[in-house]
Amino acid sequence: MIDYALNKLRARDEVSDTEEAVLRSAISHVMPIGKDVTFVRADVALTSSNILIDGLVCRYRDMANGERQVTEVHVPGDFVDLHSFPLQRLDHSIMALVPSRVAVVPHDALRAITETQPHLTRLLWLATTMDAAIHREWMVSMGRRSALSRVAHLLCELHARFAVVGLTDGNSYALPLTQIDLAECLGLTAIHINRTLREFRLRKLVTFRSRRVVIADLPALQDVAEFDDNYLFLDKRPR
Amino acid sequence: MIDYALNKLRARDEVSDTEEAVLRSAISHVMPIGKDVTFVRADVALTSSNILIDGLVCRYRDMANGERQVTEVHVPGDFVDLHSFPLQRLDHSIMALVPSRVAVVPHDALRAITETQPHLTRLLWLATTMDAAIHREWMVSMGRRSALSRVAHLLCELHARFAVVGLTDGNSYALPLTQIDLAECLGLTAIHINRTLREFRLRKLVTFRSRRVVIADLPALQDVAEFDDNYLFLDKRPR
DNA sequence: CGTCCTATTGATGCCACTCAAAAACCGTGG
DNA sequence: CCACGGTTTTTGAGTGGCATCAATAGGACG
Repeated sequence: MIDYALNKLRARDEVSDTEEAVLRSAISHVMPIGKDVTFVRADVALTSSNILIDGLVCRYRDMANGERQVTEVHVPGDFVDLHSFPLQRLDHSIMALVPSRVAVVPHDALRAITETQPHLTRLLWLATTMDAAIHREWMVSMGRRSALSRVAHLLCELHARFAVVGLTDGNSYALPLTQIDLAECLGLTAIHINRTLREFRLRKLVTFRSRRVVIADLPALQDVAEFDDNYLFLDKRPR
Repeated sequence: MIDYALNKLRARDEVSDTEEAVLRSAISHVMPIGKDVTFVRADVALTSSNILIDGLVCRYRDMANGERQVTEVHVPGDFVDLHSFPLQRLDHSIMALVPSRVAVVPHDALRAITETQPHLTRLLWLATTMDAAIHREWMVSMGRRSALSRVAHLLCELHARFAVVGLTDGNSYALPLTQIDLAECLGLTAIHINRTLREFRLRKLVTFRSRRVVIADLPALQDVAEFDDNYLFLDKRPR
């Protein structure tokens, strides 16, 4: 059920059988979530967090003028709103981009883990600091990269993150996002995303059609993106 | 020495005398840092983290073309690179914007805290998730706010964060940043920052001269910024 | 098989960037 | 105390990347 999450943690450090059992038993239930349903709302007191089992969800903020900024896209295995455990409420909302399922973990169970499982606690803490690293990379994108480079970077990042949990097929992966969603991730307009994707098609670097990304030339795409996976902390070491 | 840091934590939850003592004894030494000195480098294995005692530091990433993106500005009391405890290295570098002092906390001491002080551990974890919340707000700024709104937002944020540790004088505070620094925070050019600041002067909202921000009309400035302090988690509650 | 959402393309406009240059500021040393 | 060089601030003129407006085509679904 949370095998992807364990894959993700085990890519960074050992997880003992005991810790795996503790984490599994921390789950109270599984919740299915419909497409476009916001299942966590900003500024509401929260008592549980959610591990994404399958599907695709995003964190976002709505602006006064109706625009939206997505602040992170979550792939299966991500502990989507673990931040709400220390914070107790969130500054943003979370919605499912496609029909998804999450494993619900009550904060009480997380608190118990911090009381008795220091190493597992550090792993969960690690997960939230990796989110922060992804946030920083997105800031770099939005602050300093061109539209072309930004799109390339996001496609490279998702390729790497899907690969960690085994959801890629070589240089191709399913990405059920609309161009509107991409625009809301990258601080651009959907129209400009469309022109940018056309440019990538012409350059034979990558195609994004019928909800699938096919990377034709990964090194060249990474080059356009100035992509370096160091911010994803893919190396395994004791924490 | 780390009084500002304790102020910051105590604005969010109780910190017992024992926890205060544990945190104080976790400090190995104090390190002075010269202006413009990068004291933590990206991608280098780290064995300690730093609490900012006084001064001003920022985290940043250098781009291939020589541009720079600042990803966070830290005020006294911030646990600047606590993220490196779970991560063990950082994806970005950290430099002092003015002569500063930091309290060095070895990761061994932090590990000991996670083994014996679950509540204090949660407070430290909280500090890193508050950084992530600030990251998200900056993403919203760079993705969806105009230059005018972005500058206003940063000035409001710093006002609020300096206020938490008692470093404001009403609606005014010392901010020893150059317009170049502001540009690197906001994903703009220094020239445009200059024109934006002139606009604020003309509108009589805020002035930024001789390293000091004087907010003439805070509500109006917050309005331009669409500033809401909920992402700073200023409410005190048990964690 | 009509309706709604998404993708695509063209025309036009504007916000912020680039290039250029002068003025103000600041620390340093004579 | 002032001369000096480097950095920062300020302003002008021109450009360009991405947004906006408008409209059609394509696809998914009931």
